Amino acid sequence: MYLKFKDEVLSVLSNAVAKAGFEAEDMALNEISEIIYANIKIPPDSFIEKAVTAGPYINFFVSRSFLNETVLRVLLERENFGNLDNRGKVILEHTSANPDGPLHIGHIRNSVIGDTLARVLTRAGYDVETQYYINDMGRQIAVVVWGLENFKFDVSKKKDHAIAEVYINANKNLVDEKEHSPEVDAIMKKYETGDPETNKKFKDAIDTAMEGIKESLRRINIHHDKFTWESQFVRGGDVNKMMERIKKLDRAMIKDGALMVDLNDVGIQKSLVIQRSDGTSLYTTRDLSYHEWKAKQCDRMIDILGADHKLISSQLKAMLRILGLKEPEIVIFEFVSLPEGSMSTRRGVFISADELLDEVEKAAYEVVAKKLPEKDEDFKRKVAAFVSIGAVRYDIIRISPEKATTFNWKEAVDFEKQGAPFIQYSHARACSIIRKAQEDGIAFEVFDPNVLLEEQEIALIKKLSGFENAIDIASRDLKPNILAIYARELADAFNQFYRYVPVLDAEPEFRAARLALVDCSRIVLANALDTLGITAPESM
RNA sequence: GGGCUCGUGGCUUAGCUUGGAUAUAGCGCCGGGCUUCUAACCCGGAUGUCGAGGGUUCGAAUCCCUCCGGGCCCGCCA
Repeated sequence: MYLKFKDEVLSVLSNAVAKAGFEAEDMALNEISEIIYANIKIPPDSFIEKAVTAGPYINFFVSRSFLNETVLRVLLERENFGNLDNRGKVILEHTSANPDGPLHIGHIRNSVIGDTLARVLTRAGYDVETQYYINDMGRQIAVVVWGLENFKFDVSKKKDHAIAEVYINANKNLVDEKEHSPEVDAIMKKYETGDPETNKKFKDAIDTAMEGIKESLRRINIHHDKFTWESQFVRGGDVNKMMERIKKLDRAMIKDGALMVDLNDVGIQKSLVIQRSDGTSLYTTRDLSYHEWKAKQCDRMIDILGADHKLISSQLKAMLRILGLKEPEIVIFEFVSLPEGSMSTRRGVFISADELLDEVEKAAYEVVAKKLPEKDEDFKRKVAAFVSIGAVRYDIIRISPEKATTFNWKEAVDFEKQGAPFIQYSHARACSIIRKAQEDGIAFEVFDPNVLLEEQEIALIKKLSGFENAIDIASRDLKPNILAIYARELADAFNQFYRYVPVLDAEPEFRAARLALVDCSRIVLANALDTLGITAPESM
């Protein structure tokens, strides 16, 4: 029963003092520790009950009043427990996959990281707006538009998948018969000039693909507040203004008719092309305008980007800094590859998010049917749905974004590991106890938290108290996996309590306090799951 | 070739920013636990040169250097 102050002021202080003291006076760490210890004065009624020396360490123990306060606060704050008081508007951009096919398992790593961070930041107090940036001016969309005129659009398929089929066919054809390439160039040029007929074709193609993409996102509890089209910055003149502005910089240069900037002095060897020799803009130029536009509307900008954007995003940041504009905070996640190599929509080599969800849901259904054979069909389907979505989201978010992963079907459909279902199950257990208590008319509004003295009870309360800290760290460092780990540890603590401490069969005074603790667990498990975008079921 | 990044038991992984107590947890493996609130659970055990080597330090998984291995990037593409 001890609280580690590793991350807290006290231990940092004692450690620092100990180190400084050692260097200055050549004393042993243990002696320093003793001196500090001798001078510790704990005020009565504080959240620290006592301090104990252990060699070079000083351990502080939490007090009863801290534990009691935690329980009472959770019951008082309910679904708001864990909310922090940060302020400000955040625009968080995530997913932003090109609308040339369905989301694949690499894209949803972006989506899940982005959506979880949006939820974490919201809980941390920020006003969060999520955006999907639609790259409608790239060549790949022109290929889709050209493809729609030359290949069959399979109406029997989900729309984004049908678009992908057209896109793949078009690419194959463009490689085989090079003479069609100018047709695509012509489409691109027409779109850039704003030809109404071409505009409509692009809008139809993109809307079609986006309809399917949004459907997939909705399935995993993800929604975007705003969809921003890249072309609006070209049409609105922002991109031209940006190019004119950059032209005036000392570091700007014209090489073979193209406008470039030198970024050597900021550690980037590659010079950045801002404007093509034909006067048109590039992706990065439009991205500069997009960020300038976003910056005006918020206090913090956060972009979730794949590892292939590392160079381009550092160029973007450097450029914004040079222009005196606000820079985004960028969360880079590494690639999800297939055992046979990296994925490519263009080549048709990918596993779609839909396919993954279908397979995982199928596997989940089999597990449910085996574990709960007496339940009706509707129940089994519902459970399979939220368990599979939870499992997919949890499996993605538990891994640090900077870790590259290789997709594995066997692991993807494995429910035996301690993932989301484990946490959901713990929540359902807690709900079950509360439900039974209500059915039996057992009240627990009045209770004495001082009777919660069992080792498992104290461990559980301490774990409950850590939720705010988890939100704080996850939101500050933009590390959503912190929360995934916390949720699992909380479920772990609850299950140990559940196993060792009887609730409904306990003596009335213990029963009331323990029911309150179960209620606390239920609340915080639900809050943690909600922040992870995972359903907290009342039964499963 | 240059830049960035990752390397922790058989597998997956936490910790690394800010050096400190027996290196976190899961899967798998071995053994135990359902007449008791949902066993998708709980308990115990085995398994580690923290990629390698050097350096800094009283002390290194953590900081610095070199090397090895994997990934990503290096286009008037996005």
